[in-house]
Amino acid sequence: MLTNQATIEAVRLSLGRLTHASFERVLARAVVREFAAGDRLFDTARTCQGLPLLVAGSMRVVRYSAKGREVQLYRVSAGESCILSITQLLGGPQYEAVGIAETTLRVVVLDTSLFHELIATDSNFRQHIFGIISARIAELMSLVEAIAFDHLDERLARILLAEGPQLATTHQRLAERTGSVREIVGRVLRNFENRGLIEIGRERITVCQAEGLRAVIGGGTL
Amino acid sequence: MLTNQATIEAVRLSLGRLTHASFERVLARAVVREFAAGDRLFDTARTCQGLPLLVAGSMRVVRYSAKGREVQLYRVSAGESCILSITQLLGGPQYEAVGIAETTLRVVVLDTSLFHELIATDSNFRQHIFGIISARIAELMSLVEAIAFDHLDERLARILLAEGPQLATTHQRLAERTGSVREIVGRVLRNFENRGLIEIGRERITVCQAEGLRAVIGGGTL
DNA sequence: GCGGCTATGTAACCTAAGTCACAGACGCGT
DNA sequence: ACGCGTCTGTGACTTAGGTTACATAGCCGC
Repeated sequence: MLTNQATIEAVRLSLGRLTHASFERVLARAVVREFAAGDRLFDTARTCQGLPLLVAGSMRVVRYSAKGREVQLYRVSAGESCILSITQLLGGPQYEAVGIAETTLRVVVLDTSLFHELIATDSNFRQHIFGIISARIAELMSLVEAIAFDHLDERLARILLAEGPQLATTHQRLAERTGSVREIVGRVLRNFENRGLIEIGRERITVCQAEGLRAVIGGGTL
Repeated sequence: MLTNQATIEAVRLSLGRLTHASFERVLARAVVREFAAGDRLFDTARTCQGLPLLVAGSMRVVRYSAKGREVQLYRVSAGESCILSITQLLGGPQYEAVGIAETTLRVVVLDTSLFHELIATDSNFRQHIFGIISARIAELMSLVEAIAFDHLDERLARILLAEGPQLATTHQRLAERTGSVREIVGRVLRNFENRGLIEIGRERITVCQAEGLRAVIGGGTL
């Protein structure tokens, strides 16, 4: 049962337009959970029960290779919800991925049966879920494309541009996101810095010339 | 309006258990279309209108890079249906991919409004669509993983094993499927042949030692 | 059985990226 | 201010794979 007003508002925002009845049911039965940065929301062992709605914070879902490297499949930010959970709920095949809190995380969980009820009865909810699914699928296809064709510098440039002029992250983290390794990310970033496109500090990257980065994406380093 | 009995049966199979009413509606309003091998069902220009159910044949959905290379995002075989179309219908973002018939193709198309009606009224249909979506998402994630981590020999070995002891395809086609180029595929295949794992002929590959290929997948070429 | 088409072989070369093995360097706690 | 853990820089080396630019080789129709 949700009582906190801010949380209720957040849920309202992240569920789209529900019927009044559905929304009451959500408030009555949903459960709030919190996680600290670095916590695993689910992994190979624990599959997530129910549909998690991120109310605050962000998480990333990654897949580990046999040799210990990892790729980030996607991120989930506040207001969104995790597609892997959805496919699990919808009876999809088990897929071994790991969900990790990037920041302190507040999650509202709708249990499985509530989820199915809403899907069956509320067309707005259905629309909402479909929307999430479609967006993610397009995103995954773009990811396939990026990994298959784009060089690391292009992919990093894209991230730097997307994540705004200031980002607080480590080279290691960027390597994980792109399926590469720390040293190479460092090398590419250094190269950007030498060309005056960015500035690098400890856990801090500042974009100086967005234009230049866009050029990297367009034409490659050639 | 569908009349051909074989087609009706095929539709019944590929739609899962529908209510009788839904099924009648499908038969009344669905349209059959046919394509020849190599035809494009949809591409950048023509988005597909309605939900295509493959009744006979198979198609592949690929994405082209700026430099002319391509990756295969997924295949659709008889009894399945195209997830990109589904996401389009569900209001997802436009994604520029191309659907190409691999063989002669018979497709039953449910128009957009019929699709939405069924989604809203028939929970079996909904289940079915959800099932397709979940499966594809898992598949896409596996693809991300494969491209990010697996070497070409592993990926080819997987394809050879999956597609049975005899396959009629060109090196070029395999290159397209894996996002690589013809020469490299040839190189890897010849390597397999030298090790006695397969035999190569014109547009024909025969798997001789499935065991050996499985070893390639497990341990890499190391 | 002769063109012409498509599929394949081949070899030299180039490059992005991964690996290994370090050495600093910064920030924090005590 | 000392030490420790996390982050970062660096360089030498290896490797998978892409590029170029051909030479063949099988197949089909005529």
